[in-house]
Amino acid sequence: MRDVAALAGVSLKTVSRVVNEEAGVTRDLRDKVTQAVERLNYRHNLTASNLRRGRGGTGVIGALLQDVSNSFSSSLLRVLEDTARSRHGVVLAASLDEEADRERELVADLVSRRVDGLILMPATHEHSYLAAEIRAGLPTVFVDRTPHGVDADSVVVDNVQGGREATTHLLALGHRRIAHLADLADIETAAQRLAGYDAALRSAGVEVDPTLVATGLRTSEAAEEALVHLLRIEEPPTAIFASRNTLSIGTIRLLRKVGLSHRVAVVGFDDFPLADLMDPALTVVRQNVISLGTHASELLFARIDGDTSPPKHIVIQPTLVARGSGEIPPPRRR
Amino acid sequence: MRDVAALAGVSLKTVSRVVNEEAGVTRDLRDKVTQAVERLNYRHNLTASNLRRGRGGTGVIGALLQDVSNSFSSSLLRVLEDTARSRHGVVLAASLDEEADRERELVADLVSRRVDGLILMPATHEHSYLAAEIRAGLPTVFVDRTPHGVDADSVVVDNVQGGREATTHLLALGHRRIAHLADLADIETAAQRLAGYDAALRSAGVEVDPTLVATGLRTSEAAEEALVHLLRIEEPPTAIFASRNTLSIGTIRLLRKVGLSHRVAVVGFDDFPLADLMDPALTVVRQNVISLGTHASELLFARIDGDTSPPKHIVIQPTLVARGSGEIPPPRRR
DNA sequence: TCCGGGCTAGACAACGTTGTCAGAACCCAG
DNA sequence: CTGGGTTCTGACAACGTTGTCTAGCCCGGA
Repeated sequence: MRDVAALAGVSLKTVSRVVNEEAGVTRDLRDKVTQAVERLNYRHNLTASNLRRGRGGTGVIGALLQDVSNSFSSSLLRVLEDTARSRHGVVLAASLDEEADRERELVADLVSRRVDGLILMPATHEHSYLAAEIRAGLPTVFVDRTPHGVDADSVVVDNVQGGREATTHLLALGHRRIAHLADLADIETAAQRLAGYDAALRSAGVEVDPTLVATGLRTSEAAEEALVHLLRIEEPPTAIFASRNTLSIGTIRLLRKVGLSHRVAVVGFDDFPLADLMDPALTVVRQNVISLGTHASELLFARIDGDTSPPKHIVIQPTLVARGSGEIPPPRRR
Repeated sequence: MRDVAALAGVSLKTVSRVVNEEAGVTRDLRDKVTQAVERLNYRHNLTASNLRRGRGGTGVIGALLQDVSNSFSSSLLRVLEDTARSRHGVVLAASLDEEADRERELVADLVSRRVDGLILMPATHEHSYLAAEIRAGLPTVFVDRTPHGVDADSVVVDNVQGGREATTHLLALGHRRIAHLADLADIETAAQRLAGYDAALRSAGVEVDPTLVATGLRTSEAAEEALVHLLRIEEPPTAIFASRNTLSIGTIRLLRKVGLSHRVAVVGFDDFPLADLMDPALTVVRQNVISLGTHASELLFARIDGDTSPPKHIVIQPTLVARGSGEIPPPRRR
């Protein structure tokens, strides 16, 4: 900038004015400055600008998601990006992979980088480590999982209801042996979906059989393995409720391998592109990602714009989308 | 930082030393400082630090991709993120949606933010606007599409070969009426795949029939529409080569609707999760995203680390993955 | 006791900007 | 030609850090 000023024969401040398109610079000088900028290939340094402007905001928001390559996270990221862009902002995205340490490291990093706000799909279960930041005014919105130990905005799906709906749907068709494939038991959403499953069975008067519940499944391969065992037990399940899209995929894949894909019913949690083109087309409990992302951005940007009202907790109702796999009836009584 | 120094009764510089874990601070003072840091909830300001350190690097790389919610882009992003993280860096991700203006805006923005490097899946066809930046030392790697008008590293897939392979595969089964559904003709990768299709037909001595080629298709709906028309022409295609995963999906969806999904062969370009679980399972030409991303990060970080050798251009060979949809033979001659 | 050497701590300036304020140049009416 | 009011422009300090360099300290050896 100094060089530009020298070449244009003006002061630093005038260059600054031109660069920031402030009013009050004669056309003449402005032209000289822009020419000098061209000639020297000067690029405005936004980081210095932000530093000087102080508490003004860097125009960066951080998005700590489960895994940016996963369709759920990446769709959410896209919504965030779009709203950020409409405000000339930009998004720093990172994946947590359910690793608590990574979450804490990344939060610290982003705070150091002075992001304007944080969207967090937490891997940790206890968030009081964030209390100081939030109190200090870091706009933070939890998505998909609720905050614990700290009071912050959140947007989550009603997972209990989703689990109940999936299970009830299968019960209504006459299924009584319904298996549940679930993620790590200490992941909040997984636990809630399981709770919904339990509740549905109970209120239908069906005994909950723990051998039908496989937890701790992280990958589609793990789901396949678990299913192999389940299909071998004395009274095998006639229907499967898979708690996450990766697990639904493993389920379908395995059922297909053993030729049961049109004999055993499957309901998945979380819709994904192509679920309708699978064989059989997958019935799912859909969580509306667009709506999740839109609410989250709205909350976040409201905070960034100075909203200091008490934290809001938005709960989105999932909807069951019947496509075929979930409508397979149980086999006739032998 | 000033407050911390005051509370700890030391100078600014000593706090700086502690925060940066520099040697040469007595245990005693260090403890005092860390306590003060705790008490005041002091957070190191990385942006100021980077500013002061000057040409040291901000630890941020920019990834301008086609669409972060698309499986191809998001898988790539994940690879970038992982390599960046292993170097304590972080990724600014944005989607270009094939919009040239957005690309130029975002590049300017990221340059202003002083990213250490740029991964670019360009929407523009002419990149000389980047020449000045690159000459000035901005590490830049083009992915998926080659640079034009500027010499920079690139990692691309051999699209001509991929198009040829897909088409040859169908020809080998006896298909002679092979339709091609393609994206905008001015997208480089689309043009190359089309060229591969042409070349394969020609070298098999099959006449290229322009009515079998539909270009300008952006969405899966557009693919469906185009296909409706194609199926109505005098001598309709017995096989389809879809040039992009969205278009393959539209193709399968429509064929399924009209009950032809097991009668008309389909080969798609670009693999995606679940392609194997569709009905029929989709045969694709796979571009290895992991390898693409790995090469791109290697090139980028080598540049960031000071490599000034001439630009490298890596070409990745795609591979055909046969799964069923592409192995449907043409109907018997009537 | 004095001196030299090795450490630790702090003063200062600078990184690239911009807000503030004061001064210069101009215009027009009287 | 003067006075008052507008515009423009520039000097300066400050944003939160850290590299450099100097000052002060302690210790051992002469």
